[in-house]
Amino acid sequence: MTVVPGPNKARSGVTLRDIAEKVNLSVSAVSMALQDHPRIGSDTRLRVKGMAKTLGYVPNSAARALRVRTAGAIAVIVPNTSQHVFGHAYFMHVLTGVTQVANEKDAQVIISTNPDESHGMAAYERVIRSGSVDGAIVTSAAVQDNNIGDLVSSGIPVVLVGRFPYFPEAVSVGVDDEAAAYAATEHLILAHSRTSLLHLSGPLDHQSAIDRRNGFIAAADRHGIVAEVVLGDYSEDSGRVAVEAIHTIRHTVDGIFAANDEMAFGAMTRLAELGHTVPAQISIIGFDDFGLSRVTSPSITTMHVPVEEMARLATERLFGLIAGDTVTPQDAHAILPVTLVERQSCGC
Amino acid sequence: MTVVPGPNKARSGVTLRDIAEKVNLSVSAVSMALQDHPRIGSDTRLRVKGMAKTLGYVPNSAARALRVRTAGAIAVIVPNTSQHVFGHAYFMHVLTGVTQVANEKDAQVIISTNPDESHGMAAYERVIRSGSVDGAIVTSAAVQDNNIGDLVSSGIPVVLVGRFPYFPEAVSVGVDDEAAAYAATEHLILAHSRTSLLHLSGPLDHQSAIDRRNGFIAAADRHGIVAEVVLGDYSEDSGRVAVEAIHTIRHTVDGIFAANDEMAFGAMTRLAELGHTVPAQISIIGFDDFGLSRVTSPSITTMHVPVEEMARLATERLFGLIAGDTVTPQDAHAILPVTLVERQSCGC
DNA sequence: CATAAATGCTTTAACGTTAAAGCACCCTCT
DNA sequence: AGAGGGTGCTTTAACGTTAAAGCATTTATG
Repeated sequence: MTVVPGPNKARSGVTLRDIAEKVNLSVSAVSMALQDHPRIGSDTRLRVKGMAKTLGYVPNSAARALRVRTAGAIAVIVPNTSQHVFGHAYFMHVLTGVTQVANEKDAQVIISTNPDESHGMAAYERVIRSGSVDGAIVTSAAVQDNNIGDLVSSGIPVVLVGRFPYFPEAVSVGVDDEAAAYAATEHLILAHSRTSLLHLSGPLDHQSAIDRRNGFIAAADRHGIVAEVVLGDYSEDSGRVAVEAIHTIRHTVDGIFAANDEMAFGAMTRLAELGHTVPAQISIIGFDDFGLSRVTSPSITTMHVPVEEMARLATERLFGLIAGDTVTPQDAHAILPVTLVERQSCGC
Repeated sequence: MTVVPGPNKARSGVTLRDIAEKVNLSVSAVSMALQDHPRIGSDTRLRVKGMAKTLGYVPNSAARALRVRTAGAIAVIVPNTSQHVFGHAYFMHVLTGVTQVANEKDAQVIISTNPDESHGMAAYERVIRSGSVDGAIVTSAAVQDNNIGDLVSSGIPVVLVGRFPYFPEAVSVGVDDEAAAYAATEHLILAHSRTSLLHLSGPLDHQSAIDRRNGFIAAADRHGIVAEVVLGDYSEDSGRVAVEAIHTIRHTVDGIFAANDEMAFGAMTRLAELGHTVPAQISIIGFDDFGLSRVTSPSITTMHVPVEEMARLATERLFGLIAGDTVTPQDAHAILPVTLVERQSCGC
């Protein structure tokens, strides 16, 4: 490449006007022909479409967006710094699901992270207010993120991925973390006869962490089992630290339920270093099944969260909202099933 | 949420005109004031900016794009079906790098996958021709993807991530896969005295696979080592299959260099199932270091590819191109270093 | 002190698109 | 034969923005 002169070069640049001149019609007629408007004769329509194809016409999206007041794009909003967020395989699954559906609808997907507050307004708020997108998918937000409240009440179509009891009026697609945690805990108790359980909790400003902890406690209570909760932050390292601490205090733990797989992995590797065998001495169950749990040794038994499916459904509902669907309170919140994936770390 | 009436609701909708009316100025004056045009008095400028802030003005991006003929957005093009591609952790790293830089420049990032050819034109071509983006980052394309040629010669700013000798005129950011493969192979030979090597190759329509294979062969030749290449497809399963096949043929393999970590992992687990110990009997080295290799047992020694850094650099160069930078042939292709990460699977 | 230049705004026009209204023309009724 | 209704297009206007040109008014210059 030698020279790129100025901001823009030739660049396609075929407009409706170019077509109109070639076929001797008004610009409007061409526009209508391309849209299959009934008041355009079929021969004209064919002539126009043929010419459009040979000239390689592609509608200018900015002009179209300006005129029809919809952008043909949706945003995926990740209210964190991109660094932290993309670290989670979670996001990959979300993106896969969203793009699948968006592709079907010929819509663009734009990624909006929230790098910092340097520009005063949240990055994604600007994106939305600028009209670049018709709606937004919000993922992995904290429990009471005020920006979400603003977003939802602003009337912009928004679908949340996850459970957000603080925003009952928002449309959401989530899973029943509490029931899933209950099931996982019960699996340790019933299938593996574990009697002294430890839960590695996630940060409690996220609803998923709260729900998973509550499910654990409920199951332990229900079966009258010794149970303890250690607060982690979803990181592998916090899993390591958690089992270290607990092991200086109580030596009887024989089952661990971690709120995600990374903590389970951290706990598992640290326990191995400390000379404990998993699953012989200690059963471990994780949560998420985003990839990690399948490849470790021993592989980690976990609760499979169908993120991709959640994302697909969320996106479909988003397009519904954009199209003007009305949503009644009772079907505003979709809940997808979480399933136990039995691997090695629990002893199955 | 009860009712979302019609396509669009209230939606911000503050325009320059609203501001102009409030401060009793022409729309142009307001526009100029917001841009710090020197011909606008400083008191007026402050008055306008104040009003813009209180009204919550956000420029309409479609209108702006239409007028100034730049979109303020770049595309990340992934020439595969999204399903397949997001499966690779690779893409997560690319996205992280791209969004970081794009955020700095206040640009949007749009994801453009290439679902199928159902619309005649490649999806990403439409995106670009429609003027939705000012440039594009192309990742993980096949060696001779014609679409890339079209893209590059169309004059649209494009930066390729990877090495693309077939498009010498395109700006690219890659790594020296051949040298890296040479180094990895030599590590097996020199550090671990392995004398009968097997290479699990990637699909040879990707330059990285070709280069890695060539580096392997070069190193084996250089040291007069018994070497064999088995063709894989970068999948875990192809790694499993490869070692199975090879084991019925020759029993002397004591070192494996896989073109990526997933195949290395597949080979490693299958070998374990077949009763071979890694690294005692067989040393394994992978390639990529996108996450998997660190968490397996044994962990996989691998060549670390700095994807995120590549993506950052590529994006910076893209913004350069968009701004009109000229690129001389000798600095069109950046090559970043690949480093050996010594873990357990090689015997280190 | 007349003229040139700087200052601070307004007017005009344009980016490419689309929806609505308008206008011929032909056809069908009764 | 004149009203009424299709049919096939054109004209007009608008979406929100910005760049250029225009035009007063003030300030500097010879």
